[in-house]
Amino acid sequence: MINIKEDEKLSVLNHSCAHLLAQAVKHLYPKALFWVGPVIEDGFYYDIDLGDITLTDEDLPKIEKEMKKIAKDGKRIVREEISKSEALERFKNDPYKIDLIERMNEDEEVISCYTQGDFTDLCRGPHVESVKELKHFKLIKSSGAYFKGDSKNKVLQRIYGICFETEEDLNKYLEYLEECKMRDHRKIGREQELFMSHNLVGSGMPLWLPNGALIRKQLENYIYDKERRLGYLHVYTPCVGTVDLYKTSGHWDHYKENMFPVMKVDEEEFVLRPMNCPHHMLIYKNSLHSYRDLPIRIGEAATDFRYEASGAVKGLERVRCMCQNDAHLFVRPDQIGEEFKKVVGLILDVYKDFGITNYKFRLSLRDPEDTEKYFDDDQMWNEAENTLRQVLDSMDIDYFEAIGEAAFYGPKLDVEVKPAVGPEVTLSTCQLDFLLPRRFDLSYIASNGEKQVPVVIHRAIFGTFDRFTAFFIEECKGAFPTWLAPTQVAVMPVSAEHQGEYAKEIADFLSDNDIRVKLDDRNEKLGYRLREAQTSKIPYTLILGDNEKNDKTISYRLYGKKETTTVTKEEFLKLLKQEIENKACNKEM
RNA sequence: GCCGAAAUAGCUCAACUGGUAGAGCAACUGAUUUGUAAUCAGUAGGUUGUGGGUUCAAGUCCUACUUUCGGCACCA
Repeated sequence: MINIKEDEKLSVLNHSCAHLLAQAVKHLYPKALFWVGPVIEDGFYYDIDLGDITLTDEDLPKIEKEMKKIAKDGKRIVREEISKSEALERFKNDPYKIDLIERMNEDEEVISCYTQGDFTDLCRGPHVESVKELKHFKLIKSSGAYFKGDSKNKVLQRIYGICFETEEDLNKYLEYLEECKMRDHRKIGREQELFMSHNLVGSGMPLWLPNGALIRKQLENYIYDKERRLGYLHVYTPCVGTVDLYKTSGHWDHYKENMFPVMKVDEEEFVLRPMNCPHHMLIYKNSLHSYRDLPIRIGEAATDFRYEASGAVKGLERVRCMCQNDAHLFVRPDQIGEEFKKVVGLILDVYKDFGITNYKFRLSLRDPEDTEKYFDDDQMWNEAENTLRQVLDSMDIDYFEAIGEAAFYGPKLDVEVKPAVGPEVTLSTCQLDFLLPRRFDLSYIASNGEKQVPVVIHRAIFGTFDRFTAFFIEECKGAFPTWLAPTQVAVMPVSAEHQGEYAKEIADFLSDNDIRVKLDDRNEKLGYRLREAQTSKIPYTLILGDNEKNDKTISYRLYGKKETTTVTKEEFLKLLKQEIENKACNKEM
């Protein structure tokens, strides 16, 4: 999808459209005051103070109509450069503009205004020549937005819109929005009975239905096998811990606001765990370790609970009960690079299997100014951050750095994946931690007989199974590759009376060979049953008529394809097995 | 959490400004025995998210809560 912000021409067009929006709002709501109206990836918005008035969705068409009217009048857009004192004078009744102007430095930038008809706005520009050029736009949505993005501030009203050069481009964008809705994992999840929620269970607490659970189980098995081959040891640990456990780890001080409240049992205080590091630390600590034993890799598909803000909860993507594909690697300092490399290698390997090609590595560093979030040990931070840079450089991996995105205990490498539609999601993470091993007093015996503190690498490849599933549903539009599909093969006789027995025989044969089969021998027309198999996106449909029955063959049809292929049941099974083994992804997603 | 919108049958939606809930699909029953995306007929399905309130009368108005949706803020 096009990124407006990266296109110079469209940026100017959209920013001009934001002014047009402001002018229309001013006409309809004369008391309106304007904050900023920037161009974003998906068009533009304007943050507006309307006093007591609150916009609803019904107001957008009215504003849009007024915009069209102004655009039709075709006033020229005139630039004017003014001094700071003049600007302050001109906008003296507008606290928002004063706020902007006061932070401007005359020596560094020119202060300019743009006027179109009866409307003038402080703006850097540039703009199109005339409002007449703004023809193909649409207001998309309105909402509240905190002034300056700070939740302590008052809420302004934000209107989003987008503008294109042609009607065709605009329509294409509107179609794209429809496409997003069609791919929404919540919609597909309901249609294909993957998961559900219930208000008695609570917000952000999805229930995985058999079809969804089957997919998740495949994912769990898949990553478990990969990890096992890489020397990971898998454990089970409880979903609760004492408050003292999290005080020891330091999470209590940093994140207790985001944990479910304390449960008091007898004299002890428990919390639902928001992460698994402390439990795994204690498992490491359960025995003595020689430098020869390291690295020790402890993995778990671990359920965690986080008290996500009510407004943040969304489908399987953002939940309050999640299952992490978590592991903690306990390594010697000299092993950091090698282990980190292996984790990055695993990430790339998994992405390949899932056909994920569009991703970016983000090196999340601490903000040295933020002494509240990050523990104070410059040397430790610098060392950790430099180690990560060296590893990435040595692997020839492109990455960008993000200040202030590190965990409180150390820097991390996050992988941002660009989905087929919608904004980027962070799936994998790999974090370096010099802090928790110290807090838990972990050690190993070095070759010289002295106790040393190991370094911990926290990593999650899928991130959480919940979020990954949400992501992948949208990637494949619910048409899962055969190895993940809840039902892999639909078997249907043309007529149950005539080929029903043969169909049953074929279905049993496949089922006995671990293929997930659904026999559809209902007394419905073939077209009806076939349609159902297609709409539920079952990868293979077998059609068995007299021809197949007499020749001892099967005819199969792939999801989304019209043509049929006829082979023996053994050949078909071989083909299926191979496809499942290869974890082939249908790349027409 | 904040700003706004919403919640009606399993799903998608309807019911004019208050007058006692209806359709399609799905389900079930019967007939049909079917060759590549919807055979026909019938049946059943609802304390309109929950609790209060206003009213002769509430799906519709008010109110609290729960959940969902769109953003904002947040995301160890």
